[in-house]
This record gives sequence, structure tokens and C-alpha cells, in this order.
Amino acid sequence: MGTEEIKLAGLKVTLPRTRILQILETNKTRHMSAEDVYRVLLDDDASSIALATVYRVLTQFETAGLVIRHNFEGGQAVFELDNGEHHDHMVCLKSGKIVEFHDEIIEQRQREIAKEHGFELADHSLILYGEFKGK
Amino acid sequence: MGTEEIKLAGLKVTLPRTRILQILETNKTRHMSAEDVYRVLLDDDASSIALATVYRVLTQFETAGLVIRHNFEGGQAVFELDNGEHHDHMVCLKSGKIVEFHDEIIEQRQREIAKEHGFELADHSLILYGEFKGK
DNA sequence: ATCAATGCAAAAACTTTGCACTGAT
DNA sequence: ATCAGTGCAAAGTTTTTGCATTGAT
Repeated sequence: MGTEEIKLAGLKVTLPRTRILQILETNKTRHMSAEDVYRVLLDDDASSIALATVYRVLTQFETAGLVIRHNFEGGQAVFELDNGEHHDHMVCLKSGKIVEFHDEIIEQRQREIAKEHGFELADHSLILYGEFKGK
Repeated sequence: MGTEEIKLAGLKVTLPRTRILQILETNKTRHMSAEDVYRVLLDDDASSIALATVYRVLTQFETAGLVIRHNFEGGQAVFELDNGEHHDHMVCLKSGKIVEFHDEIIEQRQREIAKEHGFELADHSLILYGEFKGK
């Protein structure tokens, strides 16, 4: 389970970290804001973990490469577990539903474009905004 | 000049709006945060236009389709004039330099992917982060 | 004259930080 | 015992809003 990952990240294995990682692993929606995580903590636990701690832990997890932070529209950053498989996102402007996708053609073109501009690509963010229409 | 566009947007032609549009049109860097615009106003003008007004006007311009708001990394939103030609961005993490690009292959793939998911595409955001290397 | 637009200050929303206490090793 | 981790409250940042005044038509 997650305890290992925390240790490998050079962080002490504490209750807040274990719980937050657990929540990220088990929550039905993969993408959660700090507030989302905090709310689950409030509901599930009798324990009291501060919102500030949630932010701190998520930031540490991000630094450690355990989670990825996204800045979608709407102020709040959202976090998701980094499963190692890069992907982009489709965000429904109506429901907030998020679907992940990966397209090698797009990835390839990005690398080419960067190269053409003498740009050393470190990362990228591709988000499609729109609306899921019932099939 | 810009006066027409403001009128067409259904907004009264006022000094703050004229000046802000003018700044967006003439500033050497196309992408400016509200603070950037505000700073130019402070320097150039004896007039005093409030930061709140800059935010209000930029938001109105966005609604009117005159400018586009981007949420790049780093907290502050940046605005650019909408010249009608859609493009994406390369952002240098070192210098902050921004280069625009457009790639029809990527655009096309996005449309296809959206279609495959029953997703009605309204908009998208593609940002490449990295570093420009001397040629 | 009318009603939108603005300045100012206050508030809101999100996130970070200082500090004294707690807890993992 | 030590030093990282945490809770709490306070502060920081960016953006928005309420309200009285100003200004465009």
C-alpha cells in the first residue's frame, strides 16, 4: 500500500499523509481539490486534519512525483495520483466530469513543434473544454 | 482604432476602457496580467485608474470576445487581444517568454478525439512548458 | 436626467506561512 | 532525544464586490 511510497519520497509516514494518499487512491473521482480531500477527511474521520496540512501534504506529494497538480478553469487546483501514464483531459463545463485521454499523434507533434522552435520541452498541459453529449 | 470595438461590445467608450485597449494593442509583449496593465497605466498616465477597474474591464473585454484570458502556471491570469486566429502557447519557465503556435494536425486530432468521446468541443487549452535554448 | 462606469475600501477565494506543540524514529 | 510534522491562526495573493460618486449619452 501507500506507506512505501511515502517512505520512498523521504517523508515520514504519518497519519495525515497515509490518510490523504489513501483518499486519493480510493476516491471514486480521480481528480480532487485540496478542499475535496479535506471534506472527505472531515466526513470519514473523527480525527482532525487541518486544511493547511492537506495543502502541505499535497504539495509534498507533488514534489515527490506522487501526484500531479492541474490548474483547470475555476480557481481551485486539482490533484490526481501520478500513475506514470501521461494523459490529457477533457473537462465537461456542465457537469465537471473529467475524462482522460492520450494521443500519440498529438504528443509527437508537440515534440516536433518544440524542436522547431529550439524549445526544450519540460511538460505540457492540454485540456479540452466542452460538454459530454448523451451517446 | 479601438473605440469602435468597445462600442460594438455594447460598452460605453470611457477613458479606462480606451486606455486599457490601447495598452493591449501597443504593449511590446502581447500577454499581460491585470497587474501588468495596471503598472503601465501608473507609469504612462497621470490619470488614476483603479486596479479593480482593470480587472472589470478585462473581464468585460473577455466576455465581449475582445480579449482571451489564459491561466498559465503562476497564479496570475494573463490576457491577450483576440485577433481571431486561434493559437496555442509555448511558455519558457526560465524567462517567461511566450511564443504562439498553431498546428492543424493537433487541432484535427483534438476534434477527432472529442468526437470519439461524444464530447462537444467548446474550447481547448494547450500549453507547452519548457525552456528556449539559444539557437 | 438617467443609468452605466469608476474609485475606493472591504471582502472573497485559494493557498502559504509562523510558531508552539506533537509525534515518528 | 531529536527534528520533522502538524494544528491553528494569521498573512499572502489574486480577483471580486458594495457603495457612493462621476461621467457618457
